[in-house]
Amino acid sequence: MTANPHAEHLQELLEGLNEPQREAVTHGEGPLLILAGAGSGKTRVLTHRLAFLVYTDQAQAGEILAITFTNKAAGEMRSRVERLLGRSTRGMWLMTFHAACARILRAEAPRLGYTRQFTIYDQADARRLTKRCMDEVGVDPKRYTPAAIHNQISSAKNRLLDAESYGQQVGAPFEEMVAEVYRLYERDLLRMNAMDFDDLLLRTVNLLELFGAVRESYSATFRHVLVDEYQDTNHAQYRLLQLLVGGGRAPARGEPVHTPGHRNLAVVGDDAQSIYGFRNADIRNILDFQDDFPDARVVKLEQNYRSTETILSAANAVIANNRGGIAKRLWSELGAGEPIRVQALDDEHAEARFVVGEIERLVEEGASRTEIAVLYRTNAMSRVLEDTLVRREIAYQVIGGTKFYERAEIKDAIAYLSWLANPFDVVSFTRIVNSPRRGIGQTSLSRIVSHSATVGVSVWEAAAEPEQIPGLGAAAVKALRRFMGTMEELREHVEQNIPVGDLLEAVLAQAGYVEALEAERTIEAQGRVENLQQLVEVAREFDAGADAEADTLDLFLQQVALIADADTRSDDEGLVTLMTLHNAKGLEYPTVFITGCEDGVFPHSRALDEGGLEEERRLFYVGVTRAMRQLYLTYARRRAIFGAQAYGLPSRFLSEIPAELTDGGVDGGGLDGRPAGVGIDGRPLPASVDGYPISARDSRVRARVRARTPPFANTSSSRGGGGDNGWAAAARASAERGGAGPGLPAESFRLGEDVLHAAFGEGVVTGVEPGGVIVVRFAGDGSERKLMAEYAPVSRR
DNA sequence: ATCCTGATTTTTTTT
DNA sequence: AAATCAGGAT
Repeated sequence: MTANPHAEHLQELLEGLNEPQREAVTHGEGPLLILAGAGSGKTRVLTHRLAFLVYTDQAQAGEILAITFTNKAAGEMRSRVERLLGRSTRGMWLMTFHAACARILRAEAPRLGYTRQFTIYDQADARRLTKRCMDEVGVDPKRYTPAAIHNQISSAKNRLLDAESYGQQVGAPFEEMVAEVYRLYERDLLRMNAMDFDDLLLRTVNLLELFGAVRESYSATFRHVLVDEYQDTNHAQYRLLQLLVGGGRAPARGEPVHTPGHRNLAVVGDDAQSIYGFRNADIRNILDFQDDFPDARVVKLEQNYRSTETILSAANAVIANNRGGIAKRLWSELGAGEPIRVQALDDEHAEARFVVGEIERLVEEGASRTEIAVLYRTNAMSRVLEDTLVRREIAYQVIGGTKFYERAEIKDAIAYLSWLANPFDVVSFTRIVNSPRRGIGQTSLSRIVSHSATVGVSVWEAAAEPEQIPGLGAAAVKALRRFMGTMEELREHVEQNIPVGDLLEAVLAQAGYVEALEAERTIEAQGRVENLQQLVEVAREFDAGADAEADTLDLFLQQVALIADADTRSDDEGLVTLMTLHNAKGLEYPTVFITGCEDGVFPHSRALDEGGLEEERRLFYVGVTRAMRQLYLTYARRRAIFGAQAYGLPSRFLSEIPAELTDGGVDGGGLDGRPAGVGIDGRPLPASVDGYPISARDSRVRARVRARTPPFANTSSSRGGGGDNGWAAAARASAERGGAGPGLPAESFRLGEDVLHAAFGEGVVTGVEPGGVIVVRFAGDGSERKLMAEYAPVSRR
């Protein structure tokens, strides 16, 4: 090899990397497994490796496929690589699996019987379609929810089982029924020229399996494939990689497939952070990588640059309770730092007040709000926190939750565009035909749709000739004709390929959508109009960056469909960040609160039912390792769930943390004399963490920003959020008792025993479960409830 | 076809 | 506690 003209840059590129990091970055051809512990500089290795490949001419930008878990991560990585390279990464495929598949399918769709304009259905669309198919099969909707059925279908698709093979493989009546629905669901999707999220993966695999030449072409194009968060890939994604790079183990069934290929696959992941099993991620993909590629180079990144030793020790201690996994020993040089603060509170309101109080204190001491994150297990838990933050006038943002693109008006607007692009798209048609109200109700709608299916034409064609539709009333015919007149006009705009922003405005105006909202004259409707204006803005931005060439509408729709968290600003505005633990993956904050550390909440009871304790523990591990300097773990003794009060015990994960790492706030541990929040050593903490800027989310994150001016800051009375009635007091008494003396251990209850509850009255014990839970059926309303025996106000009678 | 109301359900986690 | 849904009244 001749002297590299970029030698200087190369030097620079490798500077500041530790030994294993450098090994991973400079690895040449062949399979590479990077086991990257939390905070070990994984993103750094990935970006540097990408730059390295380009610098050393091992690959052109266009010959690299780099897969990330989210759009946001892709965007961040792209800008970091560009900074390293000092030039654009145009041509590099740096995106999520779904986006890459959508792009491939956009080009190759006709081979699979779709047009290039196929619509991508999100989960809500998919569920709606599932429900329709369930109705058609005659499934009792009381017994099974569309969500449950669709989950089954989704899981089948992720295992690459089509409706037929799924049907052959299953035996139970429930599964037979699912298979039936699955068949119709597939038929409808194809008919509508639409794909759901899972199809993007599945159909791409189909494409590459069916057309050898296509596979070879993509395989040759992507000379290097890199995958981030490999521990969270599912089987379809696994198979896709196999097809692209060659090698890998045989598919689940059928004969081994020895796909030839370059095998230049580099994967990065951490089995301890696998938290998407519920989405069919298969942790075996990373555990078995060395079996798939026996000659793989394996690099372990074990030095943590993020957290204090205290935080890291806690994380290690907790994760040690999981069986199996790949041995790693994470270490840090950042010193012990502050102890972990564990705090018990009476209820979720007190918890929120505590968290917000601490935030106020930290900010007063000079911390920036952007350095603080509050994490919780479920989205619903953000509400109380938000209320409290608003009351104290602290600016915050919520990541995830109700997403911009899930709002009804946004989905309506997108549906208009989708139907204009894809006249077969029944789901979109169904959504918009009577929105705003045009007098075309359920009955007429069914007639139109079934007519189109019977005759075998698109819904568009069917709707365009209303008088041909049997049974359609005169009023409906008239309304439909008027509607279609508008749509035909808009369709002409599409054919002229006008900018999407203009098209969208025309749609909203001519369809009478904005007009109808304004007629409502409510604040809510005004907000919807504003959201729509924001969407028009998004479209205009898209237009500005798009090629003037054709297909702009299709590309826009594709992009929008795959944005899970879009929207705008977030950083440097002084916002505290709230999000679920899942959303926190890959992020870091100097101060982190993990709220709701109660058994049943976290670990979540539903996850426990499904044997997902280890995954919950990994999620806890992810949460803990987000913290750089200070970690708070809070739990509430009492919490409203579905509006009813429930009593909780501290999360079992709390007891898995060695006591010497905490300030001793766990119930039962009692006070240890040290004032809360005061460090053992009192030493100042490092102000910044070595080379790693204090990062929050990058600016492409979608965020709901609320910083309203409330009428009042909190009143001095801290009696709590209302409801201080008799039995709440009784509950508190009971909860306090739990800390000191033995309450009533669950084991002391017998099945069939009569009990009396302070609020629910008389009942009978129908079950005793592990974790101190008893199940009681109450005479009053016949309800069956799970209670924490030690805390619930129950007594024998 | 639309509106109203009471009943039921919802809270895992997300590309 | 809130949101969605079904069924019935208008």
